[in-house]
Amino acid sequence: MANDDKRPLTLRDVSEASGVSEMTVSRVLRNRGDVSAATRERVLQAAKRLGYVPNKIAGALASSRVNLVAVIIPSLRNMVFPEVMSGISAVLEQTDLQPVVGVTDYLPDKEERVLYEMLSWRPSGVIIAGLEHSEASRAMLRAAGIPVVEIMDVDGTPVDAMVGVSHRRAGREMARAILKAGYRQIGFIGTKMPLDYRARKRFEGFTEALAKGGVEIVDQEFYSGGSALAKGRELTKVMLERHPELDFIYYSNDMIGAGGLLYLLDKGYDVPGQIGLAGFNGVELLDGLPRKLASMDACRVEIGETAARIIASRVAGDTEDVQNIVELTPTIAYGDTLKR
Amino acid sequence: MANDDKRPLTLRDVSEASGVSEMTVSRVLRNRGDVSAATRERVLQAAKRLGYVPNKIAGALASSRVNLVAVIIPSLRNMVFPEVMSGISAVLEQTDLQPVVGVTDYLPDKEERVLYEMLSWRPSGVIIAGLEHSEASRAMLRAAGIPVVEIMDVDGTPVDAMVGVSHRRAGREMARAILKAGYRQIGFIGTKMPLDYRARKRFEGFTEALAKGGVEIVDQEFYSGGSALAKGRELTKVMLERHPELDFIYYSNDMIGAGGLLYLLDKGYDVPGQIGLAGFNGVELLDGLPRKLASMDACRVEIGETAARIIASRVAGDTEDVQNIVELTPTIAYGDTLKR
DNA sequence: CTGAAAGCGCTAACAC
DNA sequence: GTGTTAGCGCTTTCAG
Repeated sequence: MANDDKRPLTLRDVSEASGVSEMTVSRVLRNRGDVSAATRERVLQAAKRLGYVPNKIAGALASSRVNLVAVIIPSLRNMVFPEVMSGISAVLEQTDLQPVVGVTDYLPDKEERVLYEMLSWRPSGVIIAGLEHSEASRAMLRAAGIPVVEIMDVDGTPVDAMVGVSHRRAGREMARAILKAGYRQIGFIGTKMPLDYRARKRFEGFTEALAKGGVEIVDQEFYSGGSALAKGRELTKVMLERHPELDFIYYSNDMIGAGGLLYLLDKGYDVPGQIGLAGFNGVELLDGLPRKLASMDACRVEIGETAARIIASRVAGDTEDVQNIVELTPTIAYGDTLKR
Repeated sequence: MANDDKRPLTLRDVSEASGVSEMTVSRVLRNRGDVSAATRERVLQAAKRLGYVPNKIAGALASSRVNLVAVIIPSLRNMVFPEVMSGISAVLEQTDLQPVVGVTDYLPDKEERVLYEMLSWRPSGVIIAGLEHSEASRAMLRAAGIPVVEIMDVDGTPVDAMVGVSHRRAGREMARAILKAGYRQIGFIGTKMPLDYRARKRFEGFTEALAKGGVEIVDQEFYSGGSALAKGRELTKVMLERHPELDFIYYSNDMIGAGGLLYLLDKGYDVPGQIGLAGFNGVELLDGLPRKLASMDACRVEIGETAARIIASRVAGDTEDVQNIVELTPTIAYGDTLKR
């Protein structure tokens, strides 16, 4: 820790302190090429003593190699994405790649800016949520010349690779399960997010399959902001006051669903006899509820893992045996709120 | 989109395409210095047409300026940190600084590696959770020569600046409120995380203040892994079977507390008459519960904002009017589970 | 096994 | 307003 002025240490400082050429110091610090154990030791000592931290900026410029993977997601507050992140991290940790997160807040404009910003650091790959992007964003992704994996959704055409579930199908399957269980007076409660394409696709698939069964949604309600749990309570109450005949409510995510469930249990409803419920995502949270909400696993961790694996293989040059389009299949968890 | 080979575009490409010198192109793209409207337009056109994305690596090396702020946190899955992140983002968005997140999983070793990795990109500042770091980490932070803000906690000595709450004090205050309400048979349920220093400090402050009131904890239980809500249920049950005389349970966080609350309500306990409960954090989730859990706000967003503001000011060179040690004061929310 | 030279793509600091 | 010249701190490449 002898560096008392503010100039950051350079390879040259280590070189001088150890009496070894910069080039050899560089080799030691990167574990590249053969270096005698003796010099290696001297270099390591010197580097440690000085507290040298390599400058990756210079390294990246010289080698045109950047071990960063840009991960672009809409939000960190929706539990879904941290879980995808853990899948990504878990896989990348076994390589020398590192995830770097950018958040778009579901805004296409911001997505464009964040993407631009990240690409300007020349990452080795991009993992980005969703298939809907501005034309400029798609152009950037194509032009970047690096592997790009679009995640979460497979209902659309990717720029390069994609890993996810079909939300349209998820909506359809839930609708079928609900009809099969005999429910007919069905309501829907979701987030008011015109830009949450995946929620929208679920909704579309849902109504489509209901229609095929000759059933139409009785009522629907969209909310924005606030605690999802509280909103679930509130909107469930409102909707049931308006339509006491409802015998099922489908929620666009588990948190509002859980709110609805708590409300109904409070009020002494017979769930799932009198009224059935289902959400989407299969969040861990549900395990602690008095009754387990029916849901559908969105394969979050697996999506992250698969996407990371695709990036890692492509960066490593494995061009074969890399599946570029991976559709994962969510399964219905009936829980205790949906009759079989 | 004329770049069909894989070589990324450079300033030179834009320069040639527009017939303007590289230097002037650079000036236009950075909005620096005076450039005539005409050339500016030509450059912008060319850049856009080619789909040029600047290379920040080269830019950073040449200017030795990196607009990145390293944010190092233990986890993204604990709601607390995404909230701190939004505080940070909200403030940094008004500057040209950008947060970059690194996750340590509460492991000092990993913290060290992540820190090293991030510092090697020469960020303009560091925001790091906690005051406890390996000696090597502290040395790196000191040697980096950039503003460093340690967040969440103020019970200790920072390397540079710190923003947070006193967890020891938080624990003490909760203990006092509990005693004042007349509870005497008190249990504690927390996470089994030897490395969660803040939870430990709360626990220490808690037992200390109880002791001062002549009360000792009747029972305690630590868990790890699994759904916090489910664990809260389970451990509450276990503890009450062992000690039916308990009249209060203090939980190390709101999620397990919520699990306990749901369990007790299920079983028909009179909360807070027969038994009182409190958690920590004041998470939004609580708003949707049948009864509002007593808690203590950890000032998460505000911590993020303040830390970001400190970094931003220091980077901008405002050396004055920057408070380097900021203690925020959490307040008790009595909710419906703690008698006054 | 080690070193010297030549850039990587950009910007600071000067010219003009 | 615009261009020129040197690097930034590393790694690549090629000699020894």
